[in-house]
Amino acid sequence: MGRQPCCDRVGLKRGPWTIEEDHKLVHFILNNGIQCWRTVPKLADLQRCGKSCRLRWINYLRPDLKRGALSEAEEDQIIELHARLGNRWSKIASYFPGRTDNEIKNHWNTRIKKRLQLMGIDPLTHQPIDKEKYQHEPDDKTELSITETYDKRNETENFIENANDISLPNNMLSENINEELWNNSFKTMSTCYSPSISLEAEESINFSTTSNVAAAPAEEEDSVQQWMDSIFSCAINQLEEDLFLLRKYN
DNA sequence: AAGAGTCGCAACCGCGGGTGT
DNA sequence: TACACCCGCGGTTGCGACTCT
Repeated sequence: MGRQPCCDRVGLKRGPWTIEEDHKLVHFILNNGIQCWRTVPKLADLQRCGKSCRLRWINYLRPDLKRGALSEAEEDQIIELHARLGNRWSKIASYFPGRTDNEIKNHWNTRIKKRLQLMGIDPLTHQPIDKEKYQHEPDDKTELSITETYDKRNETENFIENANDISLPNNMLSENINEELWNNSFKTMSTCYSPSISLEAEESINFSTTSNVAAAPAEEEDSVQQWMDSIFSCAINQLEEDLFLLRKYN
């Protein structure tokens, strides 16, 4: 039995959001937080379904959203991630704090696809269009092999040596995650997946033994915070991928 | 100036996964 | 085990803005 569409109820509004609706939603969430999206419209006095509220908040109203066009460096990173992950937009978006999966998906469909095609690259396979039919593709193109993953890790181990005492915050520990795995993942991702980190920023950071909060000059605080957000987000992603591979090959 | 065509993005839809009963 | 419910994801659509003729 299929599920009923969530917006079937008579009287629910659809289409573009008004400023007044935005204000109601923002005001409600900032004051009450989000427990259950289903109850949000009722409590916030909105004639919308919970799903619509969630989408509006995540894609447009969240205060931590980064506005403005994606840079060429970000585009390049998206291409690289897409080659590895495929159309897993939420996964790709998690590497870009402040960007949404919808934004990245739209950007891919409207710009990057065309850019790749102009370069003679198939956006689906990431292979040159002329050559692709002659090349054998592995069944699962979206995952690095376990060998590749550990090669990548080894390549970058030396680079991160100075960042010692990186530890997993207590609230991140679970029965499935051990600290060694966390540390390996953190070390790997911090060099593989954050190409925007400047050498100066890296050198200025001393990792706390308990919280991963960096001690940095005040004028660098914002950029360092952004970097830490990015690092933390990437660490989680790398950890998930490592766990996935361990489960797959164990 | 105006109509046609194209583009970009916000929003919707349907599905699958997770969870509780 | 089956079912109901909610959330989040990826694909798709609709429409306003913009460009071209």
